[in-house]
Amino acid sequence: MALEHALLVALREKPGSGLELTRRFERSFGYFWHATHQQIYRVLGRLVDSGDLDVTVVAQSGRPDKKVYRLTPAGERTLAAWLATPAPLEPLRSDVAVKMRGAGYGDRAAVLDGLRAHLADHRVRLEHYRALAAAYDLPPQTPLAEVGQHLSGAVLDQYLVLRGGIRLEEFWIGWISDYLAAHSAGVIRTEPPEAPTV
Amino acid sequence: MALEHALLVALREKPGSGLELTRRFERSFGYFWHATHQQIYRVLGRLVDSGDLDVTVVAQSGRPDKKVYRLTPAGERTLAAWLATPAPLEPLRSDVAVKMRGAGYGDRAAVLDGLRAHLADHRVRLEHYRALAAAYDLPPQTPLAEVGQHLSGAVLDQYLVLRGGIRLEEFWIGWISDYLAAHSAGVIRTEPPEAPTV
DNA sequence: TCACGCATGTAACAGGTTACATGATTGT
DNA sequence: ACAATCATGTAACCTGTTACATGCGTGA
Repeated sequence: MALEHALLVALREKPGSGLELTRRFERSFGYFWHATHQQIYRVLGRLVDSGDLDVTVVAQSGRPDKKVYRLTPAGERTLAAWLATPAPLEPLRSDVAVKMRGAGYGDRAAVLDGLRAHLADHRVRLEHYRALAAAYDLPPQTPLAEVGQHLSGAVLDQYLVLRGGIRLEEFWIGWISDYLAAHSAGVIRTEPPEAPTV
Repeated sequence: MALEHALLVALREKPGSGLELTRRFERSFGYFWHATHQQIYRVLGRLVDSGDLDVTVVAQSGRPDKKVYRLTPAGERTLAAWLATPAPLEPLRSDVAVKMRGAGYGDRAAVLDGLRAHLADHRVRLEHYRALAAAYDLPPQTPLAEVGQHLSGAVLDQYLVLRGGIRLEEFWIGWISDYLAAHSAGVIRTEPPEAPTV
């Protein structure tokens, strides 16, 4: 799995402690990788054992000490080697799709309610990501092929991954909206406007 | 996890054996849920133990016997109960995103090659899904809100999930294309047309 | 007889989730 | 004194992946 590699990328960008990494995975990293602190601590320990990371204990005033992790030269080689290996197509697993497909075998109204809640969540996330993207201060309507002239290096890559997060939210919103639209029409068909209850 | 529920939906649509289910998960189910036969056999056994499925051994001419699984009334209740529970937002995990974000810490050309291969795979899948969608024989340009007037019940839900599969492939193609476009521009900037090597 | 496809499984392992545990310091 | 936050972890469990195993029947 690639939590190892996600951590290597995150620490290569900036060294940090377990809790700091947990925060990053809740925020900017969170739109394409999820991990809990328990898992992060476990993997950090493993990466130290394998020599990819080293640790420095940093004393803090008014706070418990923290362990700051950093890539070793071996860790940089590990990361570079992983980047060069082809990634297999990632299989999708979507509870939402299973529910959509199975909705007819239960209470369809309840499934539709669940989908509406999902839709609202995705809209919130989309706005959040758009706000993050706005912070990159690109000229309005910058064509993608020219983004490379305004941003570069790690910042450009971060921006492009963020755009993926935005596209993903748009995908969810589009899909769920499609489903709801098709099934609202079903409701209208059952009580057609030609026969109002007046 | 929901492999249990995916199997319940699949078997509710049509009873079948372990291998038949494996085939279905490679095909139509495959665009939103993935599972290997080992895992399917294990979960089928568990669902029989819990009383959600029952089994009939069916003798076949010229082939080994097969075990056909079918939902029990209890299984139908289990499925209906699950459908009514709200699904949490599914956290994304994308190796591709990690590689995009980390590309600068390794051989970027290799990462870009991997992405081009991904892109080609997604285009193939998209064409495949579009062919599947065409088999639903809808009038061309049918607005989504009217799809419910041509299809209904389980078939409508299948169609809508398939549309999600199509949207997902379009998402990947869009995202990866964005990334490649931004980085091709980067290459041009490094070797600008104003200074040709003549 | 040998390879192939059908059909079903077991075993070992890796990864992820949930629940619980500990200790320090700051603010009320 | 008590709750909240920072900071790090352990343990048990569940899910998913990979590799291997078995037996039957068909056709070359």
